[in-house]
Amino acid sequence: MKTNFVEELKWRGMLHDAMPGTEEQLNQGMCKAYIGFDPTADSLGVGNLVQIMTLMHFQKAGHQPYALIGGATGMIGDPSGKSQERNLLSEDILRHNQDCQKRQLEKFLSFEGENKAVIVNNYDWFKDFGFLDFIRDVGKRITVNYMMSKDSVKNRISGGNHEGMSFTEFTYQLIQGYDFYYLWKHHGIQLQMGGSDQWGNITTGTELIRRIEGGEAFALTTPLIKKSDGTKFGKTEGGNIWLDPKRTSPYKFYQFWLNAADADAPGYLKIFSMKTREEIESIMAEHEQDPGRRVLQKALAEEVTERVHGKEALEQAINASQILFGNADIQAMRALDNLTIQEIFEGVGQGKLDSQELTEGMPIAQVLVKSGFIASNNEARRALQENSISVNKQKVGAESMVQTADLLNERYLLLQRGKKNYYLVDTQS
RNA sequence: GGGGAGAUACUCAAGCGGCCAACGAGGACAGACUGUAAAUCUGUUGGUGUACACCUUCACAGGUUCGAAUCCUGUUCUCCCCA
Repeated sequence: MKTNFVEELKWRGMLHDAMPGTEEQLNQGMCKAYIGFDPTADSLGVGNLVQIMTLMHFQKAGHQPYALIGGATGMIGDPSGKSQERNLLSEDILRHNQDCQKRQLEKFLSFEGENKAVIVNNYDWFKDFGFLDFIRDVGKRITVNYMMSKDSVKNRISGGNHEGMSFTEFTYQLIQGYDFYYLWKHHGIQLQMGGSDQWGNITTGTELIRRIEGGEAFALTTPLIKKSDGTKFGKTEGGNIWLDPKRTSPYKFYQFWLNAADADAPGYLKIFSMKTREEIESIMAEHEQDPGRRVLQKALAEEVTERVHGKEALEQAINASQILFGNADIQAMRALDNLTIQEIFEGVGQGKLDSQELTEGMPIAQVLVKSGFIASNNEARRALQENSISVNKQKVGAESMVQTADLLNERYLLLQRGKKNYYLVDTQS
């Protein structure tokens, strides 16, 4: 069943702005649109997920989505929203990053059928594009005045911190603009989408298309996701939340969504869930009844984790969460066999200790440090003073000793600092 | 090339010879309250030791001094203005 793309985005709160005529163009039949991804890391993060979802909806509406991997643009660095000049990456790293991102995108988009998704890399058409050719054929079409009027440029030149901006970054919008032109010309793409911070870059593209060929192209942007506390979405203390399980374990990924604030969760569900409007509204209503149960967060976490990491990983994440946070006491964990424990705690912090050392008993502070859970004795002492340390879910004092008898399955030790920080110590190796 | 300003802990930002492991703010972590939420209140936020203590830190390398983040010299880097 095909959906109406723009309508779909609207009710989901995913539409920030669109050029006049965009909706009409889409209603005429199958269209092609692209979104660019920056290969600055070897994994996409949840920050990129909004764009991925946009492409999914686009495909679901019967259109053909393109994902552009910015092999060339990644070498330059987008100045939008950045107050500082970016570090440039080498070609090798970029290549590697592109490959990884490509594999991740394949989880979301269908590469079958008449509107199958396509992945392109702008490095392919830039690598042989000489500088002189570029400034003649492209640079000539756009005035510096026009480029200077973009917010991304203005902020850098006259912004409060006077950071300044290199010519390289100044050129960025032209490069991205040319991408659009190229895809318009050679692939028949009429629409570029992106975060609202990309508006300036996208319109440079439509402008180029108009000036070079008198052609028409469109722009559509999604709002930047805000968190209710004003911090950046997709980042936690531990850094970015990535889609790659090697960087962010499925457990942490699941926890990230589960921990969404009430104020944010409904918005997230609308954006990151493929559920229908009715389903989402009923979940939201249920959540209203009893926010403490957090049905909203659970639905969100389950759907997103399953899509990204698969059913099995999701089940393990839920399992681990229940043991760690659920009411079930430590007995539940004793009942598990070693393999299950290892699987469940995959992604929770882990360390090692020699079981020999515990036969005589070891002071808790020492256990914390030796196992690698806490970095220094001072910190361990502080944590103990704060009464924040638990062993096997049991609060312990500074003078307590850990002995062989405390081991679960005669092997594991579950350390905990505060409510959310867990650490599994394995005494065999 | 000429002139000016600056570099302090995760970030911003005081300090300008001893009272400085370094004010303050944000962040982070923890405790209480809760729902693994938000808000609020409280505590912690270089290392070693139970503690009065000691050790290593204020871009880098030297120097002056009983004593330096603070003064001097050199080096590196950043920003601004003029050419």
